[in-house]
Amino acid sequence: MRTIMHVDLDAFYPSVEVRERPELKGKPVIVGADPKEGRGRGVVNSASYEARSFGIRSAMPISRAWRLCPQGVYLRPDHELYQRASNNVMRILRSHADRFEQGGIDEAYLDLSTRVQDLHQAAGLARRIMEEVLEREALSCSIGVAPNKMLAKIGSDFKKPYGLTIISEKEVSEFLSPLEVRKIPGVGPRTEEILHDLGIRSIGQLAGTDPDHLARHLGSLGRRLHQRAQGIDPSEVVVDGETKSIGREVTFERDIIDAAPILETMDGLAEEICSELLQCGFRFRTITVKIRFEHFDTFTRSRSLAFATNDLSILRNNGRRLVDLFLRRQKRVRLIGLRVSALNRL
DNA sequence: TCTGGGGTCCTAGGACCC
DNA sequence: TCTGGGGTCCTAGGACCC
Repeated sequence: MRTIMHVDLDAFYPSVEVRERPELKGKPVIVGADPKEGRGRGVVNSASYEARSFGIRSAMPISRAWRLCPQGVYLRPDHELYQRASNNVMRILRSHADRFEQGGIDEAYLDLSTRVQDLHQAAGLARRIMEEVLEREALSCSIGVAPNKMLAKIGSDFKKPYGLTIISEKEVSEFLSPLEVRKIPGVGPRTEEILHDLGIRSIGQLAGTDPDHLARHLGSLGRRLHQRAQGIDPSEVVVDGETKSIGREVTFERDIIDAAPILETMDGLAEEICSELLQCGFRFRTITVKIRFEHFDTFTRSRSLAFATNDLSILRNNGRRLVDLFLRRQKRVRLIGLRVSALNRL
């Protein structure tokens, strides 16, 4: 029997901002794009609980957030600040686990299977971790403890903020059944919609549906979801592997049709990627260009080289060539992106 | 209402090889 | 005229996560 813990920092970006600037405490803090008096182009990264009480959520268009709460404190993300705070918290968490897997800047899985003998002990450890993170980093987190990663993650989200949820093997189906299918990691907006169309809203309903029926509408994902709805997740806590790709993308202030500024932007992306490649000691073999036209029509073109390189002019020239294929369409461009993959260590 | 930017993983078809 | 089976790589697109 495994004992897995998932730790999730509460409203991470706004919480770090409030920690650094106590005068923000109690205010609706929204970290994301510049709202520009409601005309901004971008989304909310993360909102404090005060901001959430206005209906503001992550990934919401910033223009809509502005309309919901014009008096809010709107901040641009300071990734270096968040990364430093994250590193400190992760160091604390790592020290309590047999095996440790970072699941993002603000969350991690801990395998406690040999550190605790039962869920009661695990609960004690969880409370100590919550207190330690609060005392040493002045940040609040929520924790789920369960027999596998998926259940632990659903658990950490169950009672936020500063919540602890323990799910024993016996309680699994009782716990999952009433929850919405969207709570299953891997069910996003698209899959949720398909399930709703099939009349499936709760995890209990999903668990009770014929897996063949699910497979007809969702392909192989259908069977995996049916397993997950039973509370089954065999995936292991694994030490994070090497980076697989490095990319940059930008959305223009307004959709543009002129080739020159698009190609200039492409050059800038290539330069940024190359400097990161040098810093990390990687070479790449595959180049992918992404373009988004007006109305959100999005396409990619990629090209693999016969050799690995970190040469800026090769990246820039291939990037230009690939984006040129799209510019012939003479349509307004909203976004361009560049990504390199098939990475090798230098 | 209008949708960022950093990523990962999966699928599916076609090329190519044995 | 009809033509396998398996493996790997490449490309494009899609869904998802934070």
